Amino acid sequence: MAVGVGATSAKTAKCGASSPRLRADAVRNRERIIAAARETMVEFGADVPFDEIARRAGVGNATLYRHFADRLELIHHVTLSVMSRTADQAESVLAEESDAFRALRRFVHAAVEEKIGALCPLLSDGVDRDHPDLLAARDRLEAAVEALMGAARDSGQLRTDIAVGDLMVAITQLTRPLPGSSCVDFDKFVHRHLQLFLDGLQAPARSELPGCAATLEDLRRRKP
Amino acid sequence: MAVGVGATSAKTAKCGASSPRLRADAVRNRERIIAAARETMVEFGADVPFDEIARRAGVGNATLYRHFADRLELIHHVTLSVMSRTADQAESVLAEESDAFRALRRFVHAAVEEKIGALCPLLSDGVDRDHPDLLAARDRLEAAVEALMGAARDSGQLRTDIAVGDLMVAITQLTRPLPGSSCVDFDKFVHRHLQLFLDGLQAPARSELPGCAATLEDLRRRKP
DNA sequence: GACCAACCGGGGTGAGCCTCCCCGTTTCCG
DNA sequence: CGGAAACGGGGAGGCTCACCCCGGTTGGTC
Repeated sequence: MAVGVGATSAKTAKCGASSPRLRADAVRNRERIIAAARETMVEFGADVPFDEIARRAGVGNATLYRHFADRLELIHHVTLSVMSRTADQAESVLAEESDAFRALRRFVHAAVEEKIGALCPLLSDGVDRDHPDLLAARDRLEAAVEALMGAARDSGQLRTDIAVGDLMVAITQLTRPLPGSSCVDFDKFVHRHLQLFLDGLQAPARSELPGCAATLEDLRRRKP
Repeated sequence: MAVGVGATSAKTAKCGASSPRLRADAVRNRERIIAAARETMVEFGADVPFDEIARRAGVGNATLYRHFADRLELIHHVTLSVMSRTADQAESVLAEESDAFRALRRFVHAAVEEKIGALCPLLSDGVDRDHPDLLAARDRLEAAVEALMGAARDSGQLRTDIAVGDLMVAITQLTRPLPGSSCVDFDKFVHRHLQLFLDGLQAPARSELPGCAATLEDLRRRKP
């Protein structure tokens, strides 16, 4: 179910003045490493051995260290990748689907494939949450999802007491893989739960929610 | 069903013929270890260092090894503890609350405190899923939750296309803590999500669910 | 209240894993 | 086709964790 497009994410052409360009195979390997990292981290946690990531990417571990100074830098780029791909999803769904709530449903179910559940472990560690790239990716993602939700809200199909943060965190939690992943057909479960959750999002609201709606900015805040 | 008996966690008085009785402080420490293990495992994962568990329990690590031969045995008892406490909750809520769906809501929100999110990592590792004690605890839990759901279903407030497994897995996922737990007031979020999910559970169903309803037995099955 | 034994706590050790580097070889680009 | 950037695999160093041992302490019994 490769989402096709996906690409967008501006080519990694820049990278500072020091390296005028990156060799073709180097670029290819870099992409494969990030993809492998996303998969393995979402499966085994953010502290998965580098050798395992390298093995799955089909490269040597040295290549990994050549591209990323340390684990945090890799996590940083994985996070960017997930956010970017998810934003792509939101934008393309909004463009393709006429019915607003159906678009929201499609987006939520599509997020499973993007391994959005990986965001949660990633964001929690020691990454620099104030990095400009991260903030930019976040703003783009928030804008795209807010557009989806706004349309659904305007059409009267989405309850009005929730915000982007509520949706994203819930999706993240519901799609997180089980550590051992030994349960048969767990994906089927995930889509059931998402569907139930979406039913809860529909207007009219069936109950009053505790707390208050949260943006992605609210999520960035740390404990004192 | 009727498994209800359970007698709440029967005192650990037995334990084979070799040890006629356990000294009072030993019993106390054992309980504290299990409680600490539940907390730390739900927070850091099932592979949390034994020293950390011992530290939080306020005992030496040797005490831990004295009570549990290995990690798997500890996990086994933690799982039993979580199941038992959760079943207690379900039973007491059912007895106290007259409105069926309100009872279900109370149970779900109460499950957060029981760290039911710990079940998920625990069950997935290498524990013996066919152990008699585990099956008994599971049956008791399933009966208690099924009673809750059955009442809500009979009153026409709960959609009919879901089963105990659906609810338990969803609660488990939604209440799992973030690895770093560095986000402010995450508990508030959890209760929001649970509330939204519960709204999706209400009758009449707002959409058709993929897959089919699952029991706890279905969850026990492993991949080929 | 005193004895005996069960129980406890903390420090130490050995093993396993992971990170990171080094160097001969391969691949790309002009 | 030549130079250089990039690659892959193997290995050393470091770190953390599981597990054990022994002097001290606490609880139960007469």
